[in-house]
Amino acid sequence: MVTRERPTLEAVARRAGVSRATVSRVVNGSTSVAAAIREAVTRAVDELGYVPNQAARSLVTQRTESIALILPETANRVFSDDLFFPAIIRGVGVELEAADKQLVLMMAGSAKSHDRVERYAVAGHVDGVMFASMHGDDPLPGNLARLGIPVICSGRPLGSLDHSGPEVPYVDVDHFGGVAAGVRHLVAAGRRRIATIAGPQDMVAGIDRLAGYRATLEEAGLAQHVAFGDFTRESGISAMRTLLADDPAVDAVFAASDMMAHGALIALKDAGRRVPHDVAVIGFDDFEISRYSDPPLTTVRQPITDMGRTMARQLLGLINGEDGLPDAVVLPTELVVRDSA
Amino acid sequence: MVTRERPTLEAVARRAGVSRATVSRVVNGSTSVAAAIREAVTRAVDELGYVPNQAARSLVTQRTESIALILPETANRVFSDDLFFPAIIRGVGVELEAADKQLVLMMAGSAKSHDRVERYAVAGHVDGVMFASMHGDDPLPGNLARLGIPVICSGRPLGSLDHSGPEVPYVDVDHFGGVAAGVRHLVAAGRRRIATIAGPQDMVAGIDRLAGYRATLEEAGLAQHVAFGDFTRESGISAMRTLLADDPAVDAVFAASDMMAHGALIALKDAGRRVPHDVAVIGFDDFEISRYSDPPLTTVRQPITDMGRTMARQLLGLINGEDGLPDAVVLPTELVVRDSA
DNA sequence: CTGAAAGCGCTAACAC
DNA sequence: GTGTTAGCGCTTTCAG
Repeated sequence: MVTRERPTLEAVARRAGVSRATVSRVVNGSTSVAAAIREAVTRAVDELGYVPNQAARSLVTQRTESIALILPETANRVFSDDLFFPAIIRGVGVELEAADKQLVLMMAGSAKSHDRVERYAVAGHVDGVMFASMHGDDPLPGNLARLGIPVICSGRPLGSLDHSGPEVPYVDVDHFGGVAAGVRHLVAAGRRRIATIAGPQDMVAGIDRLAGYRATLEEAGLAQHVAFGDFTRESGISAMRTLLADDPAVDAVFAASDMMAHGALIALKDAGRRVPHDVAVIGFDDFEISRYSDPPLTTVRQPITDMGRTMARQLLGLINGEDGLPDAVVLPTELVVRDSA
Repeated sequence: MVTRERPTLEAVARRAGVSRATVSRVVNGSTSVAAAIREAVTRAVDELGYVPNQAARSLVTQRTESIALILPETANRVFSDDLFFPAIIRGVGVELEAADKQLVLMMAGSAKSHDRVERYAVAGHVDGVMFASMHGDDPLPGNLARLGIPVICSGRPLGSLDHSGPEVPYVDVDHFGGVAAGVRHLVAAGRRRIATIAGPQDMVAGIDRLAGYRATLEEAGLAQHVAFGDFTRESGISAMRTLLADDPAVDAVFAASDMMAHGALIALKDAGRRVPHDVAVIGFDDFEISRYSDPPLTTVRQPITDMGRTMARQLLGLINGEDGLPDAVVLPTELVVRDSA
């Protein structure tokens, strides 16, 4: 594998019989170049197979034309069957594609990779950084922002209120409202022993959805039954078993993710309960699984892809120094009724 | 969002009262620096929050310490519920993490993004490039290799034999053998009308699995029934319907992916067929769905994560100029028998 | 063991 | 319009 010498601007300039500056102008599409010269330069570029050295270019322009999406998760989780990540990346991808920016996806599930990613961003590999799926009160977004790197989060950063320094802007969905709609639907259907399988309490999606459940049950004057999972199907199965053991007469369960709802379906079937006859089940996400499960799941649809798009657009705005950008955008959620409740 | 001035080597040098060269030595861990000076420099680095500018560094070292994984697919496909991508990325991630290289994930599903990714790699953003999930006879791997960029593919490149210039090394799994084992299992169980739902014929996984089916049925002297899908569940559903319409007496089907096998299960249930009593079903992948489907799927397990790890290790070897690296590695597959066949 | 100096390849004023 | 000239921030000989 020979590392062939790559031609430089200088080489192209010599071949075309012009100066480096002129070649640079042509390569960067400046209009003020005579047609004849432009053509000569273009030919030289083609003949030599010239491609600008990005390191040299970035060194002077301070731009890389690429943008990072940082997922503080292990690859194991990012690429589990959790369709949150796909959806967010799809949305981000669409916007960056349109802006001709390169998306650089990075996972940072370990302390080591967390550091590496920070160095990567601070070292100037990218023009801006997006975060999704944050856990706890991660200092990284704030750190980068403080260094002057454009940053945006999907999902309200936890503890964003008690930090000094500039707030990190974010885009999120209305977890609370979606859960409230789902739980009210259960109440309206006459369910009275409504349990929930909550998500991890170090993530805003887990916290806000549980808050929605608690507030709505309180409003209805009903007792709360909470079990915890981590958004995966397996955790949904065991949480449902716990719930069933605690209260065999449970007649409804609101799961904070479709995967956990699917797990609940499996555990209920194992336990001989019929859905929705004995127990109603509602999920959250509206992923494909909710249409193919047995029975199809009633669920709360959240516009994850839109969240990704919005986040990307905001970040591009930040990078371009636009002003009047909102510090927070919250997208609506919607209850989708199917057979399970 | 103030773009604060980042400190340079020069600033650190001034503060520590030494030369830039010395700071550079300390930062890069050179041993030949007096302990006292090293400490002074380290302190200055900390106080200033100095982080080396990667563009400047790359400009002289010709290294970026990051590696690209290029997926010639849209985000839509990469992050569908196809668990191939997750698995490969997990494997790659593990190896690169160990080598402290940054993984840069890029999707290139459109012609435009395909070009952008090529420019990105050629411009020297990364030290090496890995490809997965290639379609047709993609010239990109060969192009990059020809420019002296270390390249490796997961999945045997189609048309790799009739190109001039250096071959692109690859890692793949034994599609043919896995399918053959599955189909023989069906034959041994007494099935005689064995159909297949084949994958896309512009991908090596689609082509080789179909070849395995054809060869094994031929060997058994049985008739072939082929329908095509694109590895997704939806395509499995419609392919199964076609198969059923063409031959209502079909008694087995080998699907080239678990998702398509799951689709077949759904279509068969709709058609009132019992699995495996009326029709046996085998998938390919051994993803989680195959354990949770009804009935659980007999399937061919392929070590995708291992393929990712192996690919990453090979590439790191290439980058470091190791020799004796194989041009091709083929990992074994294995039939996993569950209830569906 | 440390400093001085020469670029890496490119862009952007500034002249002409 | 086009060329000349300074660097961007860093590593790396080469002297001392």
